[in-house]
Amino acid sequence: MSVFTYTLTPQSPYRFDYFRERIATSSNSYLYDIGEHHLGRAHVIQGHTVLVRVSCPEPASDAPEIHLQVEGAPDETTALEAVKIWRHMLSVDRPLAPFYEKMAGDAVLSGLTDQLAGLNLLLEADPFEAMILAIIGQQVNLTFAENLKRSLVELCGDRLELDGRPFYAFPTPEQIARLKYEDLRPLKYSQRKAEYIIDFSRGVAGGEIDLQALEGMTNDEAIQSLVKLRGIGRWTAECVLLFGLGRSDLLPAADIGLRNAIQHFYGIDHQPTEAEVREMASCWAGYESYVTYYLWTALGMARAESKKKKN
DNA sequence: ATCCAGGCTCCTG
DNA sequence: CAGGAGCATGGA
Repeated sequence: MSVFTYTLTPQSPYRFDYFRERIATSSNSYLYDIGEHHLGRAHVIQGHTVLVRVSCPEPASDAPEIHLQVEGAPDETTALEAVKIWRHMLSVDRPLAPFYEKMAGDAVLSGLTDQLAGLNLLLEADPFEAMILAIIGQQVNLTFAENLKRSLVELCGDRLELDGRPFYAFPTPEQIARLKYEDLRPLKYSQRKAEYIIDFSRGVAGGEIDLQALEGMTNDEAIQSLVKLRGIGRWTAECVLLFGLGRSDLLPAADIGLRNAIQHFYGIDHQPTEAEVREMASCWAGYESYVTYYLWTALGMARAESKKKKN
């Protein structure tokens, strides 16, 4: 089986090292092979387990070249599907310049876009993966969420060896659909969470839930259709639109992290309400997801910095 | 120990 | 119909 190689050249400014950093510190790092200048991941594409290795010789450059190496694809069509997934995950086709221009008038946000120049959205591979990860992430702390996610992936995801270490592709809807609720209890899933995840997967595998159809919907339409499903509330639906579909104009106005970040960076004396967040966001039109992502990232970095000082 | 985590459902009054 | 308990665990 041959190896397919491709080169991607995103528009400047664009930095690769932010992706590596985010993946390494996220609760999804177990899905990746993380090197100094490369990232690797397995995907199931049209029934084939494909390994993608992404390398970047100059990760801190603001106009890097990204090399993709696809192994295990039986033909070029499958390999190109893997490339499409990674273009999506790394936001290769979303230039940052228009966002930066739009934020130029806001002292706080232009400070963040300067500080984080080249940071683009890291997305999930597809809406299904985004949904499962979001449901698991409901309510619980990130450490516990990572334990739950990893154990699910190790339970039913395709396994392969890479440099002598086990590696897993994210499970397909069919793989999760085959599980029984009791299979997840020993992994410390609550009964409810086990039902939400498996029932959703069965819906997708059985064709009753059409994730493809979300593409043609507005944000509000998509959210309205998703929250009808058991276990999926507004927050979870918004996660899917942002991290799964990559909508750039999504505002998770009730999100606790966003509200904390606004309070911190705008120096407000209280945590803003959802209504206050919506009011502020009227100036962010078209880039709500980006503003949110930059605020989350900057707050995370500020927290990490103050923690470091303490030690 | 107690409370909250990148929520949501379901039961109670 | 609003309000609140319960979920499972980890960290502060």
